[in-house]
Amino acid sequence: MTKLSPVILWFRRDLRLHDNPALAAAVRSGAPVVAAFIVSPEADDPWSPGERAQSWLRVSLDHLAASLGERGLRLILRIGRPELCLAQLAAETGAATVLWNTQYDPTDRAEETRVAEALAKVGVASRTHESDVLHRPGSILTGAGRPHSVFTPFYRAFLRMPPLAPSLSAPRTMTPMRRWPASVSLNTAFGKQAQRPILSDWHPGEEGAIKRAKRFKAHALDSYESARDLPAVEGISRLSPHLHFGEVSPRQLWQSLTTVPGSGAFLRQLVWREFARHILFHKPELTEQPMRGAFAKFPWQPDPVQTSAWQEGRTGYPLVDAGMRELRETGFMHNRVRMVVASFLVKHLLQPWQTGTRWFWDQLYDADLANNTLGWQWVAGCGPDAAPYFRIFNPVLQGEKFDPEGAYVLRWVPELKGVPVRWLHQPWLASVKPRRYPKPIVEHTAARERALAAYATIRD
DNA sequence: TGAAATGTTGGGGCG
DNA sequence: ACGCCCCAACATTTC
Repeated sequence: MTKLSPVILWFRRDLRLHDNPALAAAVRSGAPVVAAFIVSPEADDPWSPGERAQSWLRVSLDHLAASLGERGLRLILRIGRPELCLAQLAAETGAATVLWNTQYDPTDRAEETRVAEALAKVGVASRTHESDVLHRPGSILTGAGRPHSVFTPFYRAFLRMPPLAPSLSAPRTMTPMRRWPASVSLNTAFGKQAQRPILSDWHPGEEGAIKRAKRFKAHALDSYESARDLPAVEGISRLSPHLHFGEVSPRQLWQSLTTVPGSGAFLRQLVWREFARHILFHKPELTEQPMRGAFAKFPWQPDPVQTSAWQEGRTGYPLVDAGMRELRETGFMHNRVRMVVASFLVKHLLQPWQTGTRWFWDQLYDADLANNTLGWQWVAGCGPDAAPYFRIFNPVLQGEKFDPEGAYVLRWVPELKGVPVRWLHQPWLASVKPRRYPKPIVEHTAARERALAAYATIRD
């Protein structure tokens, strides 16, 4: 029997052993597997991961290395440009093939192209697999053969797609290398600096992801449709960072939940994720540019003072401030509240949506280019299938509707303690005003009218 | 995956 | 008893 040359498995945001097509293919080849992750400090990429995402990634890689270790493999960490590192690694190990799962963010696609070209030059083959999406971008088009720009038709077309192939199980045995190539440590790759520790209710890594998914299925899926809008209730899945880093695949979730009655509302959210990826695939410029051209002329009023009041949770609107403080303190924000704070920044404060995109990108564990971009464009009214610009959330009403007891705002804005529930969402009307809590930085009705006037200037 | 303004209706108080 | 008015409550339109 001829000795097989090793294959390199290039891990990216697919940090799992289950349902990992590239890994499965590598193992199936029977060749020794070199699992690699490349940390690339790309100064020229405006969307390189933020601090929160980095700290998540670091822990997740630690777990991945451990579970590879249990199966006799090492995770080789290298620092540098992927095309150079992988070519180098191939030369060191004699690998003839590099496998990976495709990712569709603009910079990831460019990176994959560079890698494939660099490998081809040195006679190393590239093999790509699908796992970041349920259906490949470009595979779902309108009757006219164009990308969908409205969610509902996309959703219908999505449901008509051929059934998914079954999820892959984690490989039991893998062929190790006789001698492992060198690897840098996580400390070297990410710096020894103490990063903000991950809060104890998050568990980066595949095991944490699977546990979270199981817990959600057992305890929250039933009531998801109604409870997902209540930030004081644990009614959401909290799977977004796990999905972002590929610690669980969308296919695993889809197949585990699709047979459960009442799972439709959650699965629909997974399709929103697909929708965002498909749109960004077709229009990569949307990370910076509004999808609707008219918005290029929108009279934003950039103002660092207003922006930092928003960032720091000092707007005087309890629901907005609670959300922004939750974000800063935990790296996460409940989605209902994300919509409210985003609407507030863009409409009440007239700050460009890109300001919000950037802040979320830097603060969120689950910061995901497609979801973040499309979410903000949606709120701002300039995106695909966007909320009309005149749909302006009233932060008081949203608070009264979705946090009626005020448990959520009290948790994150302790200055409100003592304010009667009746006035929790508009404490400036309480007979005894909370001390140390700011007055609203804008008055709702006036801000609303100002936003409508600004919108009127770009309407045709 | 709004909210506010405006319109309509119907019950009840009251002269 | 009747018409008038007020105003919830709900529906529709507008932003």
